[in-house]
Amino acid sequence: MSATLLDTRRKKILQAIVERYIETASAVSSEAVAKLFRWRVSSATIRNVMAELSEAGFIWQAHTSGGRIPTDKAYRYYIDALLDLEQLTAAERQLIESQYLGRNEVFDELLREVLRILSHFVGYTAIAFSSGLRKILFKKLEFVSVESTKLLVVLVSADGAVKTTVVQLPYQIEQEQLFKIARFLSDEFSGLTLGEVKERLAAQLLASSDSWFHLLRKTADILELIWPNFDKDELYLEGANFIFAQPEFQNSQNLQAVLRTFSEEQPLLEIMKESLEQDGVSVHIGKENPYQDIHECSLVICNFKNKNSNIGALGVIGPRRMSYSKAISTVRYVARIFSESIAGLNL
Amino acid sequence: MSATLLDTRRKKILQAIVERYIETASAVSSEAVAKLFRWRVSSATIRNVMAELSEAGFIWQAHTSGGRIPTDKAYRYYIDALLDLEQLTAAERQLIESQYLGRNEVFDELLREVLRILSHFVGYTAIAFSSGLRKILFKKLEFVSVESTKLLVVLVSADGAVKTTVVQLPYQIEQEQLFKIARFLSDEFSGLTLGEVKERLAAQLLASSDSWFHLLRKTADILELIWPNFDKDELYLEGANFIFAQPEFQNSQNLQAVLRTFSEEQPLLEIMKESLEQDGVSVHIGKENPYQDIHECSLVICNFKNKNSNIGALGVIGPRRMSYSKAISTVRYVARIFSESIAGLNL
DNA sequence: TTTAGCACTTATTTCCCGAGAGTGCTAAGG
DNA sequence: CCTTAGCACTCTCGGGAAATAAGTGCTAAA
Repeated sequence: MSATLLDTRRKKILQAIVERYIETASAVSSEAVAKLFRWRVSSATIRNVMAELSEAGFIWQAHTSGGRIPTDKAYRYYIDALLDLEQLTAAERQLIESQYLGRNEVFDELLREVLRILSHFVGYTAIAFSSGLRKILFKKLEFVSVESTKLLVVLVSADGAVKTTVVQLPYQIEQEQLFKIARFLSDEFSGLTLGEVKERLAAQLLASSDSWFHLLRKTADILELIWPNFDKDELYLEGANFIFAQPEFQNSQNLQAVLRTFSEEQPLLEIMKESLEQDGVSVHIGKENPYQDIHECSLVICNFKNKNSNIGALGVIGPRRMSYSKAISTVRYVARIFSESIAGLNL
Repeated sequence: MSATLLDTRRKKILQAIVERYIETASAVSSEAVAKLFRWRVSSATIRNVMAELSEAGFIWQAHTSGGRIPTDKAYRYYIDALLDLEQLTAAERQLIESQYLGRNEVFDELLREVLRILSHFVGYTAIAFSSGLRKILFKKLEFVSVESTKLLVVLVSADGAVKTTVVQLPYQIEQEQLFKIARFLSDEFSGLTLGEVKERLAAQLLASSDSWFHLLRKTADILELIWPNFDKDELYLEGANFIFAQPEFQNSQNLQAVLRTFSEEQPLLEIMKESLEQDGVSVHIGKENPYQDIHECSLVICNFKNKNSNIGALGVIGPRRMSYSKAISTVRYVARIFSESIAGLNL
């Protein structure tokens, strides 16, 4: 028997096992499957097939007299080959949108709101990250002087997102100079990514004539100062409590491992970052994740974009035994409406 | 025997029980106490006293052959009457300060940093809240136009704290007008609290002549728009994982209850808000808290201030069986240095 | 190829027992 | 009157033993 190509009957049985396990969280017996098929075949026949599926690594049993439990491989096969991706129904979309007022102008809060809704709708913990501004299209920078050497820097991107930060300058700069710098930047670099802005500025700095040098120098200094504040990837997390409801996390070992990952942030960021490379939903099942602590978890992640470029990702994290069908369709839908509403931020 | 006045021996025994229970997390036997007193009295004598303490509601036992466990009343008595408040040693203060660079200019991040240190130092979850800006001394407001009807509003307080928000205006306002409004506000209201600014503006609006009316109207409109964004109480929480280490939260019922409270936010905010009214550390023991879900927890909270007025509170939340001595002295110290460093934000 | 039947394996539950911990009470001693 | 030794009593905890239940693998027949 080929490992990846299963005949129809085997597919159906595997699917039944996976879905049943997702539903009940306990091992599935041959009898249970036979019942699902309305006894059109006997449990003995199912057992024969199950033995083959075990052989092929799709299912395993915790002990000889235990029922079968899907492996990561089974989930993977289930998602890639068996799952006919249902869309959300109109009613479900309606329900989500009715909760999503989206009349918030601040990116952070909007994202948090979306996650809260997503989390409640699917019943898993929702996570997201928004990437640093390296790839953001620059429109303009403005300065508001707070105190003599303390400066509020306002960055406006081409699509109208606003981000601010406060920096302490090493020396005082006159208001006049700041105006010049701001004007210079928006005249010269509008439309480029922030990364490009930095590069070009460095290039110009080398090639500049004396009269320009001073201004360029200061501009570069300031950019260097504010750069780390703008280029941070940020993690968002809502509905951590949903993880408690899952039976696999009643065991406090497992629970602690997951919660540790939540607070460490870095692992989740790494995983979600991958989603920036491609459009659409990606699923990370159990041990496919490189982090020991979430080997009992699956993630369903989808990028979101602002106009053209991917600027972050959102999704859910739950038990391996996740309701993938609902999770995938919901995450995809939510990512889409979120993309639309941040595109709407720039009116 | 009076309920609140215990003679010296009873005090000493109660203290021994409390401290021992805090240390070991398991019921304290008469023998254990006798040993602590180096057998200067027999365990039988201790038992007699214990029976009285039980009677008076200071201790209880989970079952007949179990040792004694302090009640909330015992902790309360311990804190109010028995605990001689040790200060942190110079070395401990040194340790805290060495980690606390405090070279961050943003209030939020500074607070988070402090909580992280506090949390690690005492080994409990650290929480804080910063009150809305109602009570903040106003210095100036500045506007940065983002798009035609989208405005970034920058609020600078008298002590140099900066807060920004983005609002969508119902109609377009010219740059010139915005300048005027900004100037008007800082000329007229600088040094008042934001609450007062609002009141005065309303008063002036009623009494104003026609030529002023237009400007005032618009100012009031904008203020009304940005008000909710500035007047939010915010919860901060660091080191949630420390709660897992405590044996009382190995039971996943208890753990879930606490974590639920963490994510609900409102209960913790309510409790901490009380601390705004008074200076210094307050302790909330177990069932003293009005929220069922944290009946297994104690909180140690201290206000912090910006110049004169209390603008928030910080502290720790841990098991009832908390090391109060260390918690109280550390929370007090950390609140103080935090107050100092935000006072330093306005240089 | 399918299926009924059955022996076999293993987890789960229940019950019991003994060891251990700690108390409350009593009676004796200062 | 206070302290203490001594002891019976209560309750928990851990470890078997036994009964029960779940589910499988195999065999042999249809």
